[in-house]
Amino acid sequence: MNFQRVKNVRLYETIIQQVMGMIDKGELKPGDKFPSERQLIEQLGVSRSILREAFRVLESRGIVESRPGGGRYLRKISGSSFMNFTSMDLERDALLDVIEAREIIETRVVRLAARRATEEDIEKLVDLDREFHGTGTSLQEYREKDRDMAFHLALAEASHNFVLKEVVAYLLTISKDLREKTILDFDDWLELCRQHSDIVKAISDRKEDEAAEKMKVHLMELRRYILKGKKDNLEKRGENVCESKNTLF
Amino acid sequence: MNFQRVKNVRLYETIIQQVMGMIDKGELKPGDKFPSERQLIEQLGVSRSILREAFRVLESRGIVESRPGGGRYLRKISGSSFMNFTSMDLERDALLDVIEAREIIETRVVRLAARRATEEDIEKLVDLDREFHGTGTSLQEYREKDRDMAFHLALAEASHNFVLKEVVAYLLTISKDLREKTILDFDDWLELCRQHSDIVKAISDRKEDEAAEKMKVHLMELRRYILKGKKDNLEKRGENVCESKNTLF
DNA sequence: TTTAGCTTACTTGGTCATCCAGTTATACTT
DNA sequence: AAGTATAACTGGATGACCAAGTAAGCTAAA
Repeated sequence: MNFQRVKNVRLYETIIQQVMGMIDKGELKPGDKFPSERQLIEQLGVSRSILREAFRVLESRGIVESRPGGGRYLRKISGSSFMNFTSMDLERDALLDVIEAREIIETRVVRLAARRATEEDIEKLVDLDREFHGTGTSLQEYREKDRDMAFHLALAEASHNFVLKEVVAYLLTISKDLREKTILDFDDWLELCRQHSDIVKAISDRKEDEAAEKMKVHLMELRRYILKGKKDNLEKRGENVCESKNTLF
Repeated sequence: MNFQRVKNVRLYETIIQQVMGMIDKGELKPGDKFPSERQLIEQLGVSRSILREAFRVLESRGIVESRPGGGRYLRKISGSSFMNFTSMDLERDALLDVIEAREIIETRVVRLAARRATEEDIEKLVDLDREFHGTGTSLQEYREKDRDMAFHLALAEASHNFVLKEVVAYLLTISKDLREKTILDFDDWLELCRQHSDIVKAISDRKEDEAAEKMKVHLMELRRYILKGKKDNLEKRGENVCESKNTLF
């Protein structure tokens, strides 16, 4: 006799779902302006607080931008605007912002690490890297245990700058949140993990240019895989159903 | 002459940072129960709506579980976001870490801004800069209203990367916290503000190399002044209880 | 002793009215 | 026709309010 806990649905969650659904149906296009709060609470039949809770979440995911006094806007998708986009594409696009930030910061972090890493730092990096190559650890396990995150965090630690460490930690949590929705291919993931060794080696050799270069290709690959997922998604989706009528809510 | 406040940073974000910081510091362990809303709004000094917005985001990220009538609980140790240093007594050396991070990040932010800034972005930057040169605005006023912070935040905004914007906001709040411990000379500070114009000009001319260079010297100067102030401060200490109101980065 | 039912205090969920500050568009002045 | 007040927006934030769920403690009946 296995009873399940009754799911308690919050109003703000249903609003998020509704917005996402509208994006998928093409009723909302990138760059579009949302109706004002006062209009929306009327159309959705919720209070202003609840509406704002929903938009806070959307905002923290980079899907919506709030301009005080100026309204709320759906994320403008970068590059060529696709006729065909889903809420997933939007999240992926937001993920590219994170990758861009990581390219900027982590390439420099790794330079600092090459200069400042202590023997213990390097030892830890080697250990973390070995955990991947090691016999006992399955990829599944590696992935579940956030080994990738631990590795990049250890790099940041080796930079011996507490601010950078905090920033990297933030970027990692964000990219983890978003990455869970963008499933990477098995082989891609394998390749990415392999590149960690190059970075560790460059750092232990104190070659900062090389370390920066390796980190750069590492993150460029990550970006490439993410974009590939986007393309796959487009191909999979048969005929386009994009007759985006502008019926906002 | 209408003044604009620096309010670009949202209250709910700072709460998230603070909670994440507590997780990092081990003050909150998985399974722990949070204080009730009414207690927290008192401790944090915010309204209930803001608190709930923060927890909604935490909830949507799977970090916190809200049980109606039963309280809020920490779910997993995903942790590692920005720490909150407001009440922390940081060594002055920590300030150099902040500057180092800003050099790394803001020089690149400014490059992106030079590439991506819209006409409105540039207009806003020009306005913010003009407020310093303008006749009507006294230096005192400029200081009190955190114009410097607003300027750097506007730069981050012009990079059109929402992650970088948040990172810069974080760096600026740390700088703000720390600046109370550092006395900047009047002329030094004047010079720093003047350099803002160079940055704006480079961006509006779309010369990203120049923009990066100007930002670099800007932050190098800041570091130099801080080190000087450190020496001054060390000499002065003992009688003076730091009338450090007149400091601004 | 056990157990069902009730009370009570405390929790989160949700609404509302109100104010603030910044944006935008209108209309009036020069 | 350009410039400038002004009025009507926008989101940001607050505090009071009610509803509903939870949990603990008490009581009374089995």
